[in-house]
Amino acid sequence: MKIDITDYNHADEILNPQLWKEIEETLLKMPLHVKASDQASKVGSLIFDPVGTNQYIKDELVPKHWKNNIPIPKRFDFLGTDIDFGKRDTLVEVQFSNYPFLLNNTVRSELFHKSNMDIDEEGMKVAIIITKGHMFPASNSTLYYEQAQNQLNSLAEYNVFDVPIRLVGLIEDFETDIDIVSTTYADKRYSRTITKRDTVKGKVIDTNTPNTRRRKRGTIVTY
Amino acid sequence: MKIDITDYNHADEILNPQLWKEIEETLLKMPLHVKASDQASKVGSLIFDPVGTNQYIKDELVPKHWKNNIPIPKRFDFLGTDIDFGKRDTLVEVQFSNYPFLLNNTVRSELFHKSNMDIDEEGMKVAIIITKGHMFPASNSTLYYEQAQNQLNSLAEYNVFDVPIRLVGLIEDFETDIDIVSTTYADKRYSRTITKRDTVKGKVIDTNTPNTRRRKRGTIVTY
DNA sequence: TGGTATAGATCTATAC
DNA sequence: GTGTATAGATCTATAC
Repeated sequence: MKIDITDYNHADEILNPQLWKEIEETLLKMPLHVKASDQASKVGSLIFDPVGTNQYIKDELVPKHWKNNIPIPKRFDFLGTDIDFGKRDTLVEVQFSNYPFLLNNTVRSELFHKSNMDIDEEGMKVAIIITKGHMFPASNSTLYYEQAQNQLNSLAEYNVFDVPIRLVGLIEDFETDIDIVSTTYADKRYSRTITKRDTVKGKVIDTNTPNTRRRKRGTIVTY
Repeated sequence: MKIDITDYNHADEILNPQLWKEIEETLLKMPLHVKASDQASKVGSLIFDPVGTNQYIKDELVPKHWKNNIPIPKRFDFLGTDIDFGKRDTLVEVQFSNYPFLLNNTVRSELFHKSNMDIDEEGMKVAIIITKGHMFPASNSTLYYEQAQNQLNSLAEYNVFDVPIRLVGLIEDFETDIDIVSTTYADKRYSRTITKRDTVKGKVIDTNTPNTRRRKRGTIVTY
């Protein structure tokens, strides 16, 4: 996939280039993962697959010695049980769940940072939050990059947070052939058990082009 | 129900006593609402009913001239579409959804406050956030009062927010007969269409008492 | 009537 | 094997 980045509180200066390279490489070589929706009126249509995407990222980062599901220390247990990924002073959250998680992840990162909590034997210095672009059809109310960007921009304007954050948006070019991993799971909802998986070529259709008036925005076409 | 309160940033001094009285009255005379869970391994067991509770609060506050679903102005549209309730300078969020909404609601209230956004023809001065106590069985990951309290306590300690907030927790006494509204909806999940509703007497069992060892914590018993 | 955007409801997955 | 706690997945409800 392609990525877009927005940095807050000088994340660009603080983020270790080698650590960032490991994250960036992983995301740039990742194919778009899609699955069938089970939402009324759009059953079977292809949407962004958070299960497949999360699994891919985990399978890439863990061999690069990123720790997964790092436990949150007891003194902060009211902020949750664990952090998605971490290496040295860098925390990573991959967030495809509902939109309020953006401010949850941001504020708890702020507290981890203010208290100099250890991530991977080093005090936390910077957070990377990975989201998906608005261009992809997806489950209702799932967080998207542009929404996260607008919210963090506003927080930055009002000086609500000090923690350096690199916000990452996963995107693709519209109307361009891309690699897509299309997965069927054991159940229509929630399941992480793969029943069938195909790697195909496809594209994301942009509604705003004249000849696709009848298609929906961000429709994913595979063939 | 009974309530517990925690105030942040001098909400006690800023909250208009008459407006608070209207909220408090509503909550104190509200019965505990329960419904059947559809979660695997506990299908049919009674859990806190957010649908019924939300509807009750709306039906009480609207006649008291609290505005419901107040639109968020366009300049803040990235923070959402509306606010649950508002009257004059006071904003109310009733939050029984998943836990990240606490920090979402807190931070967006902070921005509304910092920018002096109008609620009901007056600039916002204080937020009231209504939650349910941890004592009640409930859907997984739904926000509860003690969790909200711990999170806001920590934010207050690190001076992350300035907006006055009154956090409210809905509770009941354990092992004590209370009024319970038990509702069946048209579908097992999500529905807001009432099929059957009974007002009964019941109680919330506390696991920690010796003679209830075999019961689960917070079990709601009706009879 | 259908599409969009939350907001809310509430499940499964997973580790302890 | 059971209960608890998130974290994540992802639906329906509702208004525009």
